[in-house]
Amino acid sequence: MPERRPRKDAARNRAAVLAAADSLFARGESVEAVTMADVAAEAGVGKATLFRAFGDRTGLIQALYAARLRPVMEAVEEGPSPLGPATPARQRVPALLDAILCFKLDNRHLALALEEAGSGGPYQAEQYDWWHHTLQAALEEIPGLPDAAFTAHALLAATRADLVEHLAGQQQMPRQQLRAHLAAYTARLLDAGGQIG
Amino acid sequence: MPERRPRKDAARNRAAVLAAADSLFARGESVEAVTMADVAAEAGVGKATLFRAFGDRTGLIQALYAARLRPVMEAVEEGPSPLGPATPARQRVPALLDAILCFKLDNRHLALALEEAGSGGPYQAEQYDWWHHTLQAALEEIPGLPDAAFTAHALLAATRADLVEHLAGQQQMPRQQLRAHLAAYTARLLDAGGQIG
DNA sequence: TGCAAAAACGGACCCCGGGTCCGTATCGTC
DNA sequence: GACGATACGGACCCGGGGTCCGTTTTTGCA
Repeated sequence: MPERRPRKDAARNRAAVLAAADSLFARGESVEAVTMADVAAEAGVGKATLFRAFGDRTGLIQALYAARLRPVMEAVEEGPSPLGPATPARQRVPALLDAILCFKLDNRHLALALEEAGSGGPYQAEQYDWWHHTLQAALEEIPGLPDAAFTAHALLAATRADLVEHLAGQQQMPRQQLRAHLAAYTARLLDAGGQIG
Repeated sequence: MPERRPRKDAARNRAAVLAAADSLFARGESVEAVTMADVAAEAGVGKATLFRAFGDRTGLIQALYAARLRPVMEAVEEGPSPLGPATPARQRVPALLDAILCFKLDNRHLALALEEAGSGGPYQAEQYDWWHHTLQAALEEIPGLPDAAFTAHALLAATRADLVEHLAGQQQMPRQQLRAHLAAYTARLLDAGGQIG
């Protein structure tokens, strides 16, 4: 299936919508206060165009999220240490979690919107599966841990967007402190079973 | 402020609504598919009655949730070991988490609905604060752990309703296995720093 | 027991936001 | 420049949360 490329006005509009949504989401306090009509207006486009390009609200949010996430994904899949695949698991796991946390801190609105989108929380967004797979694989190389799949879920849960928002947003916890807490928590889990610093 | 008690028809209707909502939520697949009008109809009551009694959708869900949770809360606050306050922290923490997990397994629809209600996830429902407080206090009595407040958040995140739903619902993981995973995870965290079994 | 004020009732109604329809404008191609 | 294919846009539909207000029930008091 050749998948012929879109007309150029369609491409232009798609980009405009993406930019408009990004700007609107970042501007206001809550993402859910931004209506699809708002986005269309900001982009200077009809509502139908927006739905034609992204299917529905969730689609738009996912597209934005995926775009922002791409560089991080690339860094994880083929980048240098400590995020890249050549890193020993014991260093890579905390690096992955820190990367996720930082990403969510930098993209709070989006992450929040995505994780609230539709029902089922973040667990149906395909990005979640990817993170989970990656993290699980790394965890499996560390001996003595509980079930890697569950552990990966539990660790990822500690970086849920609404928790991050609760801590960094409502409670004003500084970025560095949050990162330090998560790092300490992760270390505690990974270092159990013998060695003490 | 004497807070005179409600008229008896109001009380009866309140109970009827609660019962109707409970039944409807449990019956259907997704909670969000149940409309307020549905609940009113099932209860044999006008919509306004429903809103008068509970304020809004979230209020109704919270009321249901709180009612279900009460016995657990009592068991934690004044019950016997291992849930009650007299339990040593090292045993109480896993007991608390297991209790939460079981509760969410037994009340999946409700927990899911509550944690999705409004924005901000579960972190604005007052029950969360209560659990967090309780868990944090217990954690503080275990030496060598990372920041107790953060750890409590992280552990609670591992019992998020949508994660439970994902594992127990979509992936069909059996109850006992899920409990075992969580227990192992918790144990790993608590037992770190020296002693090996 | 009778009566009036207070409290609650109910369902028609409003509002707003996601998603769609279809007549019109634009693009790409020959 | 002409014609089919593709995209546009905003009026429109629909469904659900939440409210208004005329009517009914309860309650407190004589």
